[in-house]
Amino acid sequence: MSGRTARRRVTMAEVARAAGVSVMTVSYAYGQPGRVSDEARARVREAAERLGYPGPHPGARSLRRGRTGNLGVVLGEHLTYAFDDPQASRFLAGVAQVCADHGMALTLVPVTGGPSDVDRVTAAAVDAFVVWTTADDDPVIDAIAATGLPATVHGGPRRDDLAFVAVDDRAAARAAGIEVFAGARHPAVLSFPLDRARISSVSFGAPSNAGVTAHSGTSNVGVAPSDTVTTEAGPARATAGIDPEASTFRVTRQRLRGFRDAWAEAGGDWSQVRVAVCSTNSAREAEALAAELLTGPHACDAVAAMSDELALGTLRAAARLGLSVPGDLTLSGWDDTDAAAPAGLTTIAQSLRDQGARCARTALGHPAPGDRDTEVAWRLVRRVSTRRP
Amino acid sequence: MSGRTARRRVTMAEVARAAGVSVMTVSYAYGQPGRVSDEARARVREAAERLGYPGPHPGARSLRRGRTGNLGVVLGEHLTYAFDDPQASRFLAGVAQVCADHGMALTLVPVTGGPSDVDRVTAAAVDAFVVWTTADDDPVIDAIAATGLPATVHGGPRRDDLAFVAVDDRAAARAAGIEVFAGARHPAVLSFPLDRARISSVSFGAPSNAGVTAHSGTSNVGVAPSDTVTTEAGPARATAGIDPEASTFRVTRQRLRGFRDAWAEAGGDWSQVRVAVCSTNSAREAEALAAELLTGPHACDAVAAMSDELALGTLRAAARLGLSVPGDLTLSGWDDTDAAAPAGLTTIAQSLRDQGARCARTALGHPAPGDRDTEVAWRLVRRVSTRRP
DNA sequence: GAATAGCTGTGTATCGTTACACAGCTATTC
DNA sequence: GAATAGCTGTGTAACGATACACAGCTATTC
Repeated sequence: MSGRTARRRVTMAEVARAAGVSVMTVSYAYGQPGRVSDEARARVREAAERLGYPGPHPGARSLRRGRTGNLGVVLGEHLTYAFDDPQASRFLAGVAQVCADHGMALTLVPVTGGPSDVDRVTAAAVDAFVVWTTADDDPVIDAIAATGLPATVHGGPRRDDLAFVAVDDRAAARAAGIEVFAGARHPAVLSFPLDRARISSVSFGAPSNAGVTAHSGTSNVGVAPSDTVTTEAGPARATAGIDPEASTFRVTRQRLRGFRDAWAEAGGDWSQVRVAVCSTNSAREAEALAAELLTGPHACDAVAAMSDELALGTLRAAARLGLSVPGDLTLSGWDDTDAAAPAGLTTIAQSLRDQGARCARTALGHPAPGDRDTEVAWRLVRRVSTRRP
Repeated sequence: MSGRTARRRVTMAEVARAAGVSVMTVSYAYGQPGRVSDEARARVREAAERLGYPGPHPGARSLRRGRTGNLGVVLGEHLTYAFDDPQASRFLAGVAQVCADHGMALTLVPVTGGPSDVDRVTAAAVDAFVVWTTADDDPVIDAIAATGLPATVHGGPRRDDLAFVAVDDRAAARAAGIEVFAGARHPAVLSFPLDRARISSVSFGAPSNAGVTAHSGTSNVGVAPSDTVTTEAGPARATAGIDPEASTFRVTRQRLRGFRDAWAEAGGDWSQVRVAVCSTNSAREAEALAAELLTGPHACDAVAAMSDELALGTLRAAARLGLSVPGDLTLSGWDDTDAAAPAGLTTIAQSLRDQGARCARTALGHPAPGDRDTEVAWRLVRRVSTRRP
């Protein structure tokens, strides 16, 4: 066990005295080793070793230097999400790669969804922030902007005062939608949460008078879901109609818009599209919601899911119901995770790892040549799940 | 883009002046809100808002307070490993959970395997360390001990001055070995790297004169592999014989010992056991090495792998060679990952998540009731892969 | 009605380091 | 041989906050 009594920290001045040099010589010996002679450096190291000096106090150093050597990462979710969600993990692997390249530590700021998150952000000792998708109205994003530190947001919200990295979710969703909705008569969307409340629901798209006009900016003026009714299936609720514009998550909003675009191009109306909203990105929950989509009087024959996770849950539900894919049901996912290819899942491929790296580079002020201008790459991967007979 | 000019930081004194209160009142308003009147707090908040004060400078605060609110995590591998390796991820999810519970940030110290890792550790602004398996001779571990901060090591090395959490790897390996080696005539082990050099190799166990005696402590006096010969199969090398005691990774050492124990109980000799060493925990590499184990004059009929990853690679190799499991080959893994059950893989189940949480609690000085005394749980999960006909 | 306790506000000293400017000394240059 | 540049060492003044001790004031207690 750690049977240490909290020993007092040895100070630089003590090392200086023991080594017979000035404090500044010790400081330079650590911070700019080239600045002192070999002999002085050796004496300092020896004295430090002898006294058990652990090196300059990081807090004091960062106070004086004005930088910490830490990159802060803020998730719009609970901290454990960083390691539990495969998409977040891949993104963070990219961030971590860049951190390692620059010798920066990676600090995960402990957001939990509670009111103290703001304080946690302002208390974070970091030089820059990378933010993983959060809601437009998340107070955390204001706190980050208020620090005045460089910050890059992935996915959303998009703000003028913060750098931004994301694929063109709307265009990609449109591409996926065209593919999966082709020949469909009863299309459906399996969506991420619409807002921070993260309430799961099953309903149709909002009638077309409720904001079909595409708002390309950050206006979130849409009509919020109302008139919710709990179904017997569990926590799912039927809402009056899902309006893409009402979602406060930019990624969700853009993808809903894109799916709506695709269905509109096929001559359909958004209000014909059933939309199931998951409270979380899990195959388990998706399976339950998909079962609802695939049965009853409005049983669907095409499902556009916002992640491979959700699509795989749908696959399981279909299998359980004896439905064949793509015979009875076409299906698309998102992300092209490792599981997508074996499952024959049509999906949107994007490298979250690259995007994480790009966010980190941008935030740290070391952009790679293409970072500033190049659009973030994505492509539609066609597989058997949308090959309607 | 982040078109901000690096604005000067507003100081607490300026807020105090603007609010018409003393600096201490401002300090209390942030650090101990209950210490000041509602009115004073409101005035401080208002002034802060007006001036754009982002809250107390974290560096200054940590210098004065003597703590940072950060838990440091050090991996024995490159930083990206935290998100790339599924075992590490699950461990870290447990760490993250505890961090969130205590409002602590989680800082991943950017080790990359290079010589500057030591400096990175001493420069880390953290209150405690959690260390994920590293080699006994990794200088990083000394640097951590030198900081004098509380630290908990997972897996190894085991030291008197650092807290330690791990399953009884030797006992678990023995249990797995007994299961997988039962009825085997040509047993093999698929191992993690033996030391920091991380050289992959294929060879037999060292002859029994080279240290069969079980050293239970941390003595690593064993004979180091020598006389390495590159094979035509790629980077793998044939060594004179793998001696468990020679491994500087405690986990690897203990598991090798356990497998040796098991085979000895079956009346066998360690030198009959082929040992393939992977340079990394990847199914891909395992597949190549397993192919070597499963062919040629010494083709094996039982493989004890140190992870499910490696076991799954072996399964693929077996499938490619037309070998049936468990008909032609029995196989065991380790960790009981999600992929193990579908694959019918016998494995050692342990909760790395729980262990991560336990490490974090211990390091932060908030142990749960059982943490101090209870052994870390593991159990053998018997599945079809060891059900020899 | 005096003594006590609790609440709120303040000034000072200090946390441990590094930026900066300067000084002395040794090579190098023309 | 003087001027210059480079190297090495030093002292001082912050960096921005909080622990602590104390003071004034209002309730509460017996």
